Amino acid sequence: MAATIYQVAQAAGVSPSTVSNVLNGRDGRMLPQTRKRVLQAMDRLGYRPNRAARQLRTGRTRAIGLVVPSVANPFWGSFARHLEAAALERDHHVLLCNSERDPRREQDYVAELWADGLRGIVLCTSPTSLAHLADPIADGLALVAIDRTAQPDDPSSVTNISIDNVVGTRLAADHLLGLGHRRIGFVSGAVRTVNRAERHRGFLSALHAAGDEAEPIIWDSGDDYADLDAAELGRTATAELLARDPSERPTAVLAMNDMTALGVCAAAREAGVVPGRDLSVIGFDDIVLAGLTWPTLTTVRQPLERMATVAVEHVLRALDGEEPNGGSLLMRPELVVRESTGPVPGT
Amino acid sequence: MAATIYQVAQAAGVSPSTVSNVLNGRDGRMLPQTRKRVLQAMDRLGYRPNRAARQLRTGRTRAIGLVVPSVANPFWGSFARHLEAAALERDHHVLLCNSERDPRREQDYVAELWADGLRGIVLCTSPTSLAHLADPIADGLALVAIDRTAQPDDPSSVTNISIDNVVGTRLAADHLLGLGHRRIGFVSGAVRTVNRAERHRGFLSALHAAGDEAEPIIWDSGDDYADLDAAELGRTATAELLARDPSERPTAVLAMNDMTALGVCAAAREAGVVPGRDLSVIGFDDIVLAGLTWPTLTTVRQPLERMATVAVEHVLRALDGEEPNGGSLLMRPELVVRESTGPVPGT
DNA sequence: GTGAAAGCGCTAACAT
DNA sequence: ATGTTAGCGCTTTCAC
Repeated sequence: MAATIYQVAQAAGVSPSTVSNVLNGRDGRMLPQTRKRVLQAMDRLGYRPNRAARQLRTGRTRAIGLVVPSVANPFWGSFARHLEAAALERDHHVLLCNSERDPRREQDYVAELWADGLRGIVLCTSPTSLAHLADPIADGLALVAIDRTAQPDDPSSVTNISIDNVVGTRLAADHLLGLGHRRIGFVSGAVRTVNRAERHRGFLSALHAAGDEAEPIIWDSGDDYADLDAAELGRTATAELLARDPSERPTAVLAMNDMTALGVCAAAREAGVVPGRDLSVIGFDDIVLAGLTWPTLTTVRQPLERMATVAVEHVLRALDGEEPNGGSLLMRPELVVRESTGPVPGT
Repeated sequence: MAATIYQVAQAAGVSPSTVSNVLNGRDGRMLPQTRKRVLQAMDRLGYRPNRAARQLRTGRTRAIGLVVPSVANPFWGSFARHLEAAALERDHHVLLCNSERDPRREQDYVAELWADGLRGIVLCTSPTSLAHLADPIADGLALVAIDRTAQPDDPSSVTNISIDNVVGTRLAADHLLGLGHRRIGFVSGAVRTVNRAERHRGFLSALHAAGDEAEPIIWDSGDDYADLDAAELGRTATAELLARDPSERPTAVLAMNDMTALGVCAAAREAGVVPGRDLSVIGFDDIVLAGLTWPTLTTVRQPLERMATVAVEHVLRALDGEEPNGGSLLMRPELVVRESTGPVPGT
């Protein structure tokens, strides 16, 4: 059914190797007219190279793996779309993997992809340690980690791409402080990831810089809630925070991401507290929905598309055998002020 | 580096074909002890079959293609996650393709996947015609179309999976009629898809059945808005509908999906109209966010996970050469009543 | 500038 | 019950 290089070669009156050379852009090795004849033959026969054969021979695939916590989260959905577009641009496919942040699944997935000949992976689960992926990395896996910065024990070949969380939390905290808030909550999940830890630190230092009055209120889900999804986490946290004594109740909440922030807003409403008026809420990411909900969400935007483009560039560069730069790439986050934040109630 | 069946064979003291037989579950062809020895050798050597070689030989991949309009839409994000889980269960990978509903891109994608050896695709863009995919389908592509029902010109091998849109719109319309609404808007996009057309028809017939008083108000984006995303569409439509003369203004709106419904709510608020009180809004899908926004969204739920599971089953069955059933599989939608619908204002 | 030939790792006849 | 062998379609030395 499908044409092979032999048929193309025959149709063009050349040898298979010449066809192969045309296929691989080794133009210098043949006359322009020969090349043209081959091209025409390909066209006429509707020739499409067989990837499996190519890969078997060269050991390389034209696909990259994408490991996200879950594309059901709109943020990762958007990222996946941009990554796919960027990969397509470079003639690569994207293999989708939802790990739900389970290191075990992640490890299996990577081993699997590796065995399938994939040599480039974009990992979005920001694990604190990459130990579970040490083997393939040592064997030359081109790994780009999103939403994570380099850690002391990281293999040197891994490139990390993330927003600058210190700047991000600072933007958020200063916005809140500027509105007069002093008791500010920080809601995060039990699952330890690099960027959450950084945001946590950034938050504390921003409040600290604001002087003694500012009072951080950390809400951290116990291990009990490790499996809750982000929105549910915001909900649970808020229900608990709002039940506290007024003097210990935050007037503003910084959530680890927009889905959590949405959960915070929902729980506030359920408790009769109007988000954006009685309780200021701020998220991270700027998912599409942040501008559609009520109140619309003030949030720290991540330059998603650019991160995706850069991620693909880095993976492909590493795949081309170029010296890995390693380290971290910090992008500038941007504060998007909407309706969910406002002055302290009663002032 | 990676072990081959030859090395495993040598280590186990058998021939490569026996190893291959073990690999392919042809247990009957060897003694249990032989099998065991091979298994042990594999384990010891950390053997992983080479997919490329396998595929080159058999012509089959263990991957299925997923073509969605865009995973940036939370509904398709969730679907993608469930599909990936279901595929994994059956030892298959998922290749992600965002077509943005562009038939041209869709065609390119499918041709590309076909050339890569993929023989099974789950298509979620519900085009009215499958003409642009006629070639691969004729060549044996196992195609399962989601969110679409069989059309007269469809190739007979295509299986369609969808909710029953007649039931769905009926549920929605009856809910609205039961609340006393008579002027009910229907907001849909210019892009023609099978299920939108069906919902359109279902909506009209439901209102028709309610008698003369019920008055459908169709808002259909002109071609100008063909590229708007769903939420933006709801926004534009609502701004226009609410600007109409009170006697021609709908008191309730049925949106083509939840994202559009969210846009409707946002535009209503911007116009000083309180969704859920002054304007009832109902969507389709029941995305995760439908329970998080304010007002929480009344919607017609699609049994997403089940659709994904069934889709994978059908693709793999077709891939195994079983007679394709073709036709349509209609699943039962379910009305989820939340805050965005209520009695007609002023009654 | 072009061609011949070997072989990537696996499967499936076909032997034995 | 197990082994031998011939490719699947391509790339890549190495000849010419």
